[in-house]
Amino acid sequence: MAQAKFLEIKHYILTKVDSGDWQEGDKLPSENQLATVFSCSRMTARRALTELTEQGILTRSQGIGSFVASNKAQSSVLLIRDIRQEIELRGHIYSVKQLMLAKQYVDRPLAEQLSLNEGEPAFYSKLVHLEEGMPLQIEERYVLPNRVPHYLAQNFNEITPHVYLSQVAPLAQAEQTIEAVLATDCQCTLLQIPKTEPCLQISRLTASSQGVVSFAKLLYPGTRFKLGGQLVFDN
Amino acid sequence: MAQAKFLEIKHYILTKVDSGDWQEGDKLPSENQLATVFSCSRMTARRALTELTEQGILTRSQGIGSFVASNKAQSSVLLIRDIRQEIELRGHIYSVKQLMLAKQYVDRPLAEQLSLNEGEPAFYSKLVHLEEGMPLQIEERYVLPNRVPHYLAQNFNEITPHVYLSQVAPLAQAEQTIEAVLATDCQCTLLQIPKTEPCLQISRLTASSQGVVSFAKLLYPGTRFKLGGQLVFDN
DNA sequence: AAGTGGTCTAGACCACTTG
DNA sequence: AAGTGGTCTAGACCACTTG
Repeated sequence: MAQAKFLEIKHYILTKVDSGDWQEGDKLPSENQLATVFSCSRMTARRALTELTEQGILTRSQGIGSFVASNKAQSSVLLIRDIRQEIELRGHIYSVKQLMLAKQYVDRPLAEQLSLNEGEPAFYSKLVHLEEGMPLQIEERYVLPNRVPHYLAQNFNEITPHVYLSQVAPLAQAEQTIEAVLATDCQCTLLQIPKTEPCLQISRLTASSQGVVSFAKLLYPGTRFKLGGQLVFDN
Repeated sequence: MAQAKFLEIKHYILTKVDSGDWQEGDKLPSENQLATVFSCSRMTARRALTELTEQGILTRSQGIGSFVASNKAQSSVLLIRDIRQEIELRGHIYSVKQLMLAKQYVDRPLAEQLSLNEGEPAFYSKLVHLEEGMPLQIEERYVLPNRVPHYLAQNFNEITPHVYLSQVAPLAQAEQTIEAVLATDCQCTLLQIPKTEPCLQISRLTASSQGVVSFAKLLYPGTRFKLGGQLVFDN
């Protein structure tokens, strides 16, 4: 199976929603209609709709239909913003130190997360992002070579990995965990912080509509960074 | 249909996990076995397993089987879940220590956030939530008396502030920041952690459709808690 | 009455892991 | 080769909503 059919249908719907063809509140084709259009069983069309509903992109009502969910309804809790833009929006000077950019083999659990086979390497980058010359974030990132074949050829002094990846493999979904941790000695040196300073660590697996694209580990000094977000609820 | 069969199967599995009959890492019956035991089709048994996997309770591997997931604390950023339910869903024992519950005058900036006038008091509660007897969260909360007049009469051994507030003033919106901080001496004692342990602090202003309801400060020990979440994007 | 989503069946073929 | 989960089919009956 080249690509699962329910994924194809999800992708189709996402494209319609992203492009604005289907606006907030618009009614989608019914399960039966989608099944006819995609020549699949109703259960398969249904799976696409169900998963998009779980992702907060659609809402559904028995007897009525499926609809494009309100944009603000559930998403954008933590909008993933570009760190460079964030810093520049504060009117501050952004700079970056590139520490590494290379092909790298990853350990088993990470390989699994990235859906890499045994022995396949990932592309790896390690950067420090600075605000007014002060380190604000260590970014370590593993990227899938087959999704982003030219990753290693980029110059991250000119474009951040996040912006580059958004261009070549638009973010459709991400899964992340946020923790408070102590930095390693090496990280403390890079961030120019004392060993006792608590840090915020974000581990994020990102995916485009085609599937997993990269895994990023972002480390912020606790005294210089605060993560903010708005939540909006239905119920 | 009295109760959907896939719900019955989910409940059965949850009971097994909660009771400790099935421990972290234990292998579950296969889809086919469950289908036989519950006299249902494989697809129905499969649905129960799939949903529990999405909820983070199971992990599954093709060709190998389904397993009870690691209990490592994890919760969603998107969904504000009840901490008691979160703990109990992990099959752990929840308990709570109530440290304070009183009328209290707040400082200027907080009063402004709560839209309180000069001289008006807020209701204040301070609790420690424990998982298996270990402190997991210090919850300090300021509540608007005119929105929640009976807050001080509640018994938070029976119902968490979050659940109570959801009942009397359903959450419509929230604004929060997440930081990595060091705990104060007093907080370290309450959380039973060393002074050097980084903590995750969530500061959350919640509002119902009527307006601001409460301000909560939640403090988690970094070694016992991880905030997890799924993000979905428009762009 | 016709259309919608919600649940369910009894099969099928597949990819993957293990003995 | 046997067992596992992943995908899919072509039906079915149901509860719910609307004309």
